[in-house]
Amino acid sequence: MTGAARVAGKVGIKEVARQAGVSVGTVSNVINNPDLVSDETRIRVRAAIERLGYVRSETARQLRAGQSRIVAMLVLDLANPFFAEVAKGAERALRDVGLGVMVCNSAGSPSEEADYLALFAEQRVRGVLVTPADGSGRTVETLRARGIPFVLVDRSLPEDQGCSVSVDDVLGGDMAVRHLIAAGHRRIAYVGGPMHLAQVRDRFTGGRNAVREAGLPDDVLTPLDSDRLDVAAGRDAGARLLGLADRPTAVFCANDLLALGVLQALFAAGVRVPHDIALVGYDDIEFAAAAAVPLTSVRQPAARIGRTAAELLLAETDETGPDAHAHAHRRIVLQPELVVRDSSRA
Amino acid sequence: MTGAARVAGKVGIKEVARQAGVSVGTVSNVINNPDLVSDETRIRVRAAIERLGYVRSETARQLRAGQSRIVAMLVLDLANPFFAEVAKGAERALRDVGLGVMVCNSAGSPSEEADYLALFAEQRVRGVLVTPADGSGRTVETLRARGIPFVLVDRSLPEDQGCSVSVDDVLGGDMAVRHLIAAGHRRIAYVGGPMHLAQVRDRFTGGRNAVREAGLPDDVLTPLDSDRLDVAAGRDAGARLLGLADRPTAVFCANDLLALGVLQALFAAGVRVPHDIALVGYDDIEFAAAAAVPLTSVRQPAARIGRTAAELLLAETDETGPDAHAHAHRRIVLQPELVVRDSSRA
DNA sequence: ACCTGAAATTGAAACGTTTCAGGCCGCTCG
DNA sequence: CGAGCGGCCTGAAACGTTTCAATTTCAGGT
Repeated sequence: MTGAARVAGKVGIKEVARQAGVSVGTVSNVINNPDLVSDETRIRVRAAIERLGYVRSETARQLRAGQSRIVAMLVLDLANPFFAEVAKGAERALRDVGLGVMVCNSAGSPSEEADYLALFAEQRVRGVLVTPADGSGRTVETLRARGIPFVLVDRSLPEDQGCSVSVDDVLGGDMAVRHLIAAGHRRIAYVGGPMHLAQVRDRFTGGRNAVREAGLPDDVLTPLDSDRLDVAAGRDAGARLLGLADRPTAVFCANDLLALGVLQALFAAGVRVPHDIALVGYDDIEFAAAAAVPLTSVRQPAARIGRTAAELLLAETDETGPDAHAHAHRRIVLQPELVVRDSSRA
Repeated sequence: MTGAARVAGKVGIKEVARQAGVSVGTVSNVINNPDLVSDETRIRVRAAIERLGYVRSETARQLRAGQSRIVAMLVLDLANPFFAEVAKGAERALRDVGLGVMVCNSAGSPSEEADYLALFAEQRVRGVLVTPADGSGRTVETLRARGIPFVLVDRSLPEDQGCSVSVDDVLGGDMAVRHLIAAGHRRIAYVGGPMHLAQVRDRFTGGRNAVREAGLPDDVLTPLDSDRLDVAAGRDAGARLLGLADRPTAVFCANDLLALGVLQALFAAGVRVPHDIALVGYDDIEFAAAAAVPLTSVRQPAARIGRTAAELLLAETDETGPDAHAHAHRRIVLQPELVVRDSSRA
């Protein structure tokens, strides 16, 4: 046992100073600028710190510094492996420079998102990585109004408004539907979550582009709404799909969770994939390849998105900090990639 | 636009007080005890707050209060849907009482875990929900030494040492292996992650119990080590499995991620599940049911674990706070449930 | 003996809150 | 009319740091 005679938070720098027979300023220097302190004193103070189990109060430190060492990350759905992967990428990059990461879950709800943004502002977080749950841009407005550095994740933004790292969702949707059309499908359903999410909208737009470029009428791709973006919602959508008058021959889902849910529903009803209905998902989460019928999906470089976003945020805070010389926001758009598997093969 | 003329953090309670023509104490009361302030003053102060875009500094507040309004949650693997679900359960319960949740990922590494525990101590978090990455109990020791309230998640602890919410892993392992033995299997491999994790050890112990109770020799269940607990590690293990001299007829995995990886490896090698090799996983994550061969798995009530842990933590902090009357730690052990699917059916 | 400069240390201000003892005012009660 | 009271408000202390100007100490140069 090394010590810890007192309870954390009970012993402050003052008590350490008293026991070591020095002033508080010196103790602070031992911790933050050891070079300024003589060897003898340094050793004595370190001993006192050890003996008392002193832990510096980051809270007090932050108060003085005006900003915290924590970056907040707000994602649409922690239970979605895609976001978990993005978070992991960001976390690694931020930990490397000694910043803590607070991962939070808006669950796609604008009101939960607003709650969290308020919390972040009160906490004076260093910055925020956020995938907006709100299509209206109110998220960005709120952050800018409060002067909190931020980077949009998986959603793009004009460069004069802020940094963003996204994947070209319109292109992704285009690739998916183009693939289905090439396979001969002419009745395709788009199973999408709430349309106020940009991702959901853009992927549909991309799909419609593909339809038009093929010289086909718009109604070749018809949306089938879904209120959430999880497996259960996918099962619901699958069931509704089967009740449709003109049953589609292919389904494009806004993400893999939905696609896996649809797959389960189709399977339960004895509908064969891809023979009766072809299926394409989005995100290419690890489980897509392991599904009952391996899932064709649009792959996004999840970890890279997270890492890149973290780097942009660091650049922004560094440059904004010292001598506020205008920071040039960057808008990074990564490319998706279609991974064809059994679920859409003839 | 409602205001926000200044940058967040720039305007404090003092400036608000000046503009509203009152003292700082009154502004504080408007925010925290509105009843103590006259209507007229309250309105005037509120207007000033709005106009200036004032946001209370939680940092300063915490400094005064001595503790923060944030609870930390440290899990083994955020990318594992089981933990994501646990986190979700805890988050909901804590948000309901106005506490923020900081979810962090130790990735099963004791050193990352130690880093995070140090961060939490400096942040003076209200409490910690943790699944230890370190089998030795050093995690618990560290937390207790620092006086940080904690609840162990998915890991049990004697009641005199602290609160814990776990699922009976020994029983779960027993159920899984008993099921395989009943189906006639006599060569069973246990694919487990690093043995320093209690979960991995206990599930194996349970399996061995089942073997013994069936009056069979211990080597019916042989461990096949794996350094991590993810899908890729499962694929590795699956490949090694196939090279074994006496190829087992069944495989029990320490979690579903491993099982899905094994499944992929077996499938790639043309080995049929369950015909050639039966497979049982653990956790019953949502994707287990949607796998190429629906996976038999030991289900754990994930969300409930999270919620229960959060409640215990709240009880502990509430009771410890006011007048330190000895808090009775609780040790809650939930029951697992075997869900039989195709991967282990004859 | 005196001055200089570097090295080591001190002491106090400042960060933005909350809390609390007290002050002031206008009423009501005796 | 004075005392007492309740409602409203003020001003300052305290929380635990960091930072910085000021002070002390000491060795070395003249």
